[in-house]
Amino acid sequence: MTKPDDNAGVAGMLCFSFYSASHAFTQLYRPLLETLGLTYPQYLVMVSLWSRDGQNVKELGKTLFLDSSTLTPLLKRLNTAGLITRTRNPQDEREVLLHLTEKGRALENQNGDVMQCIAEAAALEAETVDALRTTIDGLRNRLRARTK
Amino acid sequence: MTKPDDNAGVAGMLCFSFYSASHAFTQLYRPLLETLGLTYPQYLVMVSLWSRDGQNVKELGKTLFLDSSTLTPLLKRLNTAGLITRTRNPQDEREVLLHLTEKGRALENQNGDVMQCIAEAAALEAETVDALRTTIDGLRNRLRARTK
DNA sequence: GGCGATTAGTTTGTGCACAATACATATGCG
DNA sequence: CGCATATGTATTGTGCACAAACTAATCGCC
Repeated sequence: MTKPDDNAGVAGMLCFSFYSASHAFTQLYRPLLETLGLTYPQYLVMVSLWSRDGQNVKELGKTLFLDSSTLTPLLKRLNTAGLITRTRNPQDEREVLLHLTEKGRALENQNGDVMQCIAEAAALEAETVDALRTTIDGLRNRLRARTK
Repeated sequence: MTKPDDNAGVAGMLCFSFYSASHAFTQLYRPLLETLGLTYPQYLVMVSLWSRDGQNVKELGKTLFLDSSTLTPLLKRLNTAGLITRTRNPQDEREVLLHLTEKGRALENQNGDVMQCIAEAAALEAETVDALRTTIDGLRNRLRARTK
């Protein structure tokens, strides 16, 4: 597996399948999210906040597997765009709490169309998607376990 | 599929599985490739050249799904590192031909160890990997077909 | 209560990724 | 032949991703 020396080049490597598929998703999302004024990583943050508003940067980073040096500038841009607020937690001034603005919350209404476009392009049965997600998430967790 | 509004947040979205798994691969590769002085995208270029030396930027971009604005600076760094040469094709001065140096070719010897580490971490049977690659590459191609 | 250690976030610097633009070489067609 | 068009790279500007170094608040422990 993930073997380049079978003369297939990157085409035979599992990691490259993930690399290229991930980029392909981003590319497909780009024009859809452009109408919402979001990049793909910004969209992931908004999805997280739509699901759980008021979490802090640390928690968000844990669900997205991103650290604060990536999130801080991204969140500042969402803040500038008027989609979220960033306030220190009075109970613990180290934490920055993330809250959706009205505008940020309203954006969720347009999310259904986005998801439908993606689902159509993927052209997979619901059970196939679930099985695939389970397989990939398991792999990701094994890889992460080795990294630390 | 890829549905955030089932209250799972990004965890229920197939695209996020790819996004996070791809990052997990990169993170696992990082310390391994650091000993070779390569980043992960640079490694993909080297793998491609080990498989087919002397190709031009356009062809490389086609196999990696990257355009010249990404590849040009990356190839300059590989050139500076003494791993490849970049020369214009005398037959068509628009093309830049990429050739491995002796040092670049020699690096392939250390690739076996890298691949083994990754394979161990993935902990998947060879047939499972093949099936997964086929599924993912098919999905990627469908997504790309919709993008253009 | 005070002080070293931990924790949450920010900053800085490097390297991808990509849209848009620019530029130079090659090709085709009148 | 000459010029419009197409092709292959390079450049510029924005945003993500991450390591390393820094700041500030909190916690632990005496």
